[in-house]
Amino acid sequence: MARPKRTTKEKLLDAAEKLFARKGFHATSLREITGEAGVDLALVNYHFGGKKPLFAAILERRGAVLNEERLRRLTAVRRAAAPQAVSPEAVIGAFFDPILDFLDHAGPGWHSYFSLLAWVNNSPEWGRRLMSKTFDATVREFIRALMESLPGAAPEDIFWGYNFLTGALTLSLAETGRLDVLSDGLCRSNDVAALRARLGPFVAAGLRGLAQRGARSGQAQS
Amino acid sequence: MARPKRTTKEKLLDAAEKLFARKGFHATSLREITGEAGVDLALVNYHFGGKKPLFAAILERRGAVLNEERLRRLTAVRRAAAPQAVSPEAVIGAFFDPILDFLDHAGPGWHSYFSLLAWVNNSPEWGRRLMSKTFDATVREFIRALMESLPGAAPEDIFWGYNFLTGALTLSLAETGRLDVLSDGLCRSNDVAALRARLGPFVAAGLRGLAQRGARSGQAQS
DNA sequence: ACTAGACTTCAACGGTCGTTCAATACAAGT
DNA sequence: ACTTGTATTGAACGACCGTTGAAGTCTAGT
Repeated sequence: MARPKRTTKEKLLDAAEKLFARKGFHATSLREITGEAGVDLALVNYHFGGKKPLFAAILERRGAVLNEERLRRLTAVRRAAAPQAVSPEAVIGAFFDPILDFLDHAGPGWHSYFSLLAWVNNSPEWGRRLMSKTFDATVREFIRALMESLPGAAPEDIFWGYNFLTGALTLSLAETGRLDVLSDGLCRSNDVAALRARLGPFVAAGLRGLAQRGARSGQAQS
Repeated sequence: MARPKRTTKEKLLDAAEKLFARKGFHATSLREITGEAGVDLALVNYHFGGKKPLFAAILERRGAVLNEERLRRLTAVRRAAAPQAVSPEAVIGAFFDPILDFLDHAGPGWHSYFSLLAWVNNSPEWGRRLMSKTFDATVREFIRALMESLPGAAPEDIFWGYNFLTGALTLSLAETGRLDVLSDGLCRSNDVAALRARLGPFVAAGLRGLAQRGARSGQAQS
């Protein structure tokens, strides 16, 4: 192998990431995970302390990388636009592009990771606390940037707009295959290029529409 | 009680709907469900034949009602606009409003049902087949209507646009509470009026933006 | 060579799961 | 009153779950 080696921890993280993404948390057993990873069952508890901590570790591993890259791009587009305010399209790009780039160029682990993120984002259980813990700081920074890029919009519209934005992203990353069925094969859920070409324009137009609606109905902030 | 009675089947459907929506399929046991419903454990298998068929029955029960109401409104807006083509806003309204109206005026069961829908929509497992079986026919009708309302748009843009649309809806129905946290209480996930005021404008603007993008890049259909 | 510590293996624990089945209760038809 | 079919009960089944602990292996440091 080209790589020097893969530690037991990494093997477990990779296998669990893949299986959790495919079947969810409760439907995946530790025996499946350790079987896929080729290690002993007890090693999950030795290295991570249990099933839930393993899940948390998966979320954090690539979450930290994603946050860093997102913030890096956000400051980049801000500097490029200075001293003028950055455009909503640029902010949205800084938010989406790291995901799309990782899907394009990085390994298949990122694919599983984003499917997993889509799963936990809509999971009604404890997973959301992990979600907040990992991503809230970065997300708040992006919401702030969106407000700056759309100074006419009410804060409520930005918050709700972010909600819609992340919902559209989430369902796309889940790759449900629904799109393939409904379009009779014309579109494919895993077509990153097609997603890249449309997701940004869609949500940018949506946010601008929301901002206009707020201004038109005269409920803009004082 | 005002209602004449509730059959065992209905008690089970209601209890399971509530618990599945809150914790997901695998994390909810039949013993919890029958306990909540106040009936014997074995009755699930007697009346429905198992846990999965129970889940399917939940999906179908209100799904049929929702489909009927959606199609009713779609034909209404089509007739109101005839002989001209219906606007995308009207199509989107016929798609969203039944959900929002049920949330407003119908019982709490609908609330659980839509949370459950959000859950199964992003569930990477067998649930999606049920989803397709229940909703695909109606959804195809709405996609056709969207194409008519945006004649300049490429079919691919409509399909992807529907994907984003339903993603935004799905995350909103899931009521993750994320919105409440991120906005420091300014917005509330369960504020149906706030959602109603923003979801339609957002996705309508997004779809129009997608259509313009397609036309601008010259890849519209011949 | 020996020891200390990190890592791995193996077998088993108690608990909960979905499902089954024989026995019982109930309601309606005759 | 008796029969028939539907509905309900209670107890139990085998399977699988996450977790644990004791024993074994491997790797450095001295």
